Amino acid sequence: MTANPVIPEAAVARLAAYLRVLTECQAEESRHVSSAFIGAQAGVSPDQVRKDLSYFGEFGRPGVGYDLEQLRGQLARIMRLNRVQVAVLVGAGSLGSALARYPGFAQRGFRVAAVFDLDPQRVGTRIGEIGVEHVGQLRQRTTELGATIGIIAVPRSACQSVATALAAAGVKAILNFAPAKIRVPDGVNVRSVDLARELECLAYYLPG
Amino acid sequence: MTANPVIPEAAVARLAAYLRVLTECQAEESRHVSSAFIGAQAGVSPDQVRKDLSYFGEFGRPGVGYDLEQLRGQLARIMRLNRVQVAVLVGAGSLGSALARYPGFAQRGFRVAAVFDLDPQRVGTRIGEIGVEHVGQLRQRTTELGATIGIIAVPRSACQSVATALAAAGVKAILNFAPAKIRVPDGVNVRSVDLARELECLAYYLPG
DNA sequence: GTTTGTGAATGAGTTCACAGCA
DNA sequence: TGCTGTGAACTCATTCACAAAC
Repeated sequence: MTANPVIPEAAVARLAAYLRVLTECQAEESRHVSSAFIGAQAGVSPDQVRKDLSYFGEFGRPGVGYDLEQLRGQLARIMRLNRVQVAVLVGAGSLGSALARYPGFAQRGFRVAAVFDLDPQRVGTRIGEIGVEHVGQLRQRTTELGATIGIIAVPRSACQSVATALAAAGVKAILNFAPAKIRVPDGVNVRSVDLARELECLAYYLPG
Repeated sequence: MTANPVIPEAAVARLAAYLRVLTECQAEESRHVSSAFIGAQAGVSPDQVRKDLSYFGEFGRPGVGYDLEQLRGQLARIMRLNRVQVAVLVGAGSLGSALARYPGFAQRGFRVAAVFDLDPQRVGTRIGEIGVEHVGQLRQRTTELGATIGIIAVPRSACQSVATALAAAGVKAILNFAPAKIRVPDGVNVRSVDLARELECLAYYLPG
């Protein structure tokens, strides 16, 4: 099993965590790692680690563990993180600007190649290295750049039209920070992060 | 059943979504809403809506639906969102600054009452209404403000010590944006949002 | 006829437990 | 002995289906 099967979405997130563990301990630990080690670092049981990996093949050796470098390569391949993925970002407000600057994206192999906004006051300004372009440029520039990922950091009221535009521009994945469900054509994958929702979930568990 | 039972974590997130639906359609729709309506708005099946609500009591009337205003009140009570929850934020970098300004928090009943940073360059500056204080003030100010929630927007290397300090200051919930698992004492609830992880999960589903 | 509340059935995901290889 | 890979058991969540209420 080495093609990408249907696996639980939670498993996908865990695989990303395993990859991060391997990337971190690279060169500093020994040549092999066990499922117990990976699990301890990622906060997951060893069983779970082995099960998740087994969806994709047999990467380990009984009695030995996993070859650190090789497993890292396999996971990067599985997660499509063995090449830089190009993203475009829509919305240059405070959240959008912070995302454009976020160093974690580049560190993990994502390049935010363009930022778009509707507001003439923002168009033409710079966020770090990136110039803010008018959202009217979105389609052409996204195609030019070969971006596969769109990031939405606009107000709720604008998010659906932005999502539609991104899909039309050929983006295959969308990360949406507006607090609304968006509809997209088949073949486009959406994840939403609702920052206030996160706090709301925490509030439920507060005492008193 | 009106005390808060143990329910699936996913159900907690859905309840927050239902509350948002009710808040939005308030006054604009009719006096009653059905599980079908709530579900359609929230992207959930009517069955699921009724099951989720039934964990906490019987709020509806067969053949009629739920009283909009009354259900809104009940959900707000269940989610602890019927009073303003005070949060403190640690880390005044670009992400922290964006979070401090994020209008969605105030709109949903959260007040970011203080911002802390270690960097003397940032201490004393203002982010909107809020002055940035030195992280050494964290414990005293958090107690003073009666904050129940801490938000971590510092680099990975600092996140564990910040989490420990927040817990010591009496915070009962932590929203962590650093890409690392943090350990906290019993009684403190943590949620983590790893922005790069979100993109990583999307990358898995990319074609090619 | 409409819509709720819920026990029962189904389904998905995790944990167990052990055979087999190093 | 140490550790992997995996079918089987189990646990948890969602969906179904229907009796009761309006």
